[in-house]
Amino acid sequence: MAIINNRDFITARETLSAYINEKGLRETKQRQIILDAFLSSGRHITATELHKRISGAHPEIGFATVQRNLNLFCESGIAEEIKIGRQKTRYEQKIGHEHHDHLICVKCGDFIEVHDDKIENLQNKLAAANNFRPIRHKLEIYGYCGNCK
Amino acid sequence: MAIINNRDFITARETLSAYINEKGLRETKQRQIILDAFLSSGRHITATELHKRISGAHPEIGFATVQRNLNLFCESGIAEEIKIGRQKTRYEQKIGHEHHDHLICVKCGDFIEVHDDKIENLQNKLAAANNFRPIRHKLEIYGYCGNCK
DNA sequence: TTATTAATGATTGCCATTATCAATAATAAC
DNA sequence: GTTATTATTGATAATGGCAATCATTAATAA
Ligand SMILES: [Mn+2]
Ligand SMILES: [Mn+2]
Ligand SMILES: [Zn+2]
Ligand SMILES: [Zn+2]
Repeated sequence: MAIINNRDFITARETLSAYINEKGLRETKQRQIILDAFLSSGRHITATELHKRISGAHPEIGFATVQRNLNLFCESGIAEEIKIGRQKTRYEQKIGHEHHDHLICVKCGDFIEVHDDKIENLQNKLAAANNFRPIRHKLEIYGYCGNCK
Repeated sequence: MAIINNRDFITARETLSAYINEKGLRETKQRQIILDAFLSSGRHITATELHKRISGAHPEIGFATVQRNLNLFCESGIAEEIKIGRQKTRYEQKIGHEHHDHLICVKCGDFIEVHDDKIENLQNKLAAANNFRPIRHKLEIYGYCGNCK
């Protein structure tokens, strides 16, 4: 039950390979395994969760390697960090997933992915009005999801 | 050069006192000193920064006490945590300061405080459309401020 | 095949924050 | 005022997530 389709899967691999070449890095068995596990995982996974998933079939792969590769995935642009309060960092797949924000349930911890072009445009206007050049943003709305309210 | 005016200063004290009474806590000299220093400080201060400020006149007050009291201020509603990435938590005064969001300069670290009712309304609509009951939100726009771009 | 050096895995280190604990002091009871 | 209770304090240790270290392994190029 891969989360992304085959085309995006391949695009992610190619994007990472390009980055690896560009930087003079290397393709390794572990990196391949971790990438596949990441792309096949649910959204918003932590390094620990991903390491656990991998440990079954590949107990020789250490946590540090998983963590390092997730950082590499972020650098290469195929993944993105999500930090909520002081919880563990979560990693989200970017290929095949448009930019979005999150509604976060304070009871069950569920993430609902949302997007609103009007909000995005107003954010840009707000930045411009303050002589500020925006790069990225983070909008998190905390509350109760449909199941929990 | 207190950041908030006298009325708000008093309101903050009263709000905290009410919370202390309600919870069966106690007023202490240290708590008083830390509160005054916090209310007289700039916005977005860290526990370490506040402790340093206090240490000059009150070197006997420990860091843990400053940290604990900042946590108490948050519980009582007179302060609020701001967490940026894995940087130190910053504490913002809530009394006398309306809700606002932040433009955060990735170069100099400056915070610009902004507010846009249209964005806030659209956020509420977005939540409602997803059967989600919002409690609070966090909007941070990262980029370059006027001095740094 | 050999040389180079990135990557790995185990471990330690770092750093922000919280927990611990004995001593102190704020409040209530008398 | 005196005493009892217990929240608070300050010093310090513990915690937890993540990065750094380092000897070893292995991917790439010569
Ligand atoms: Mn998401
Ligand atoms: Mn602010
Ligand atoms: Zn929920
Ligand atoms: Zn700046």
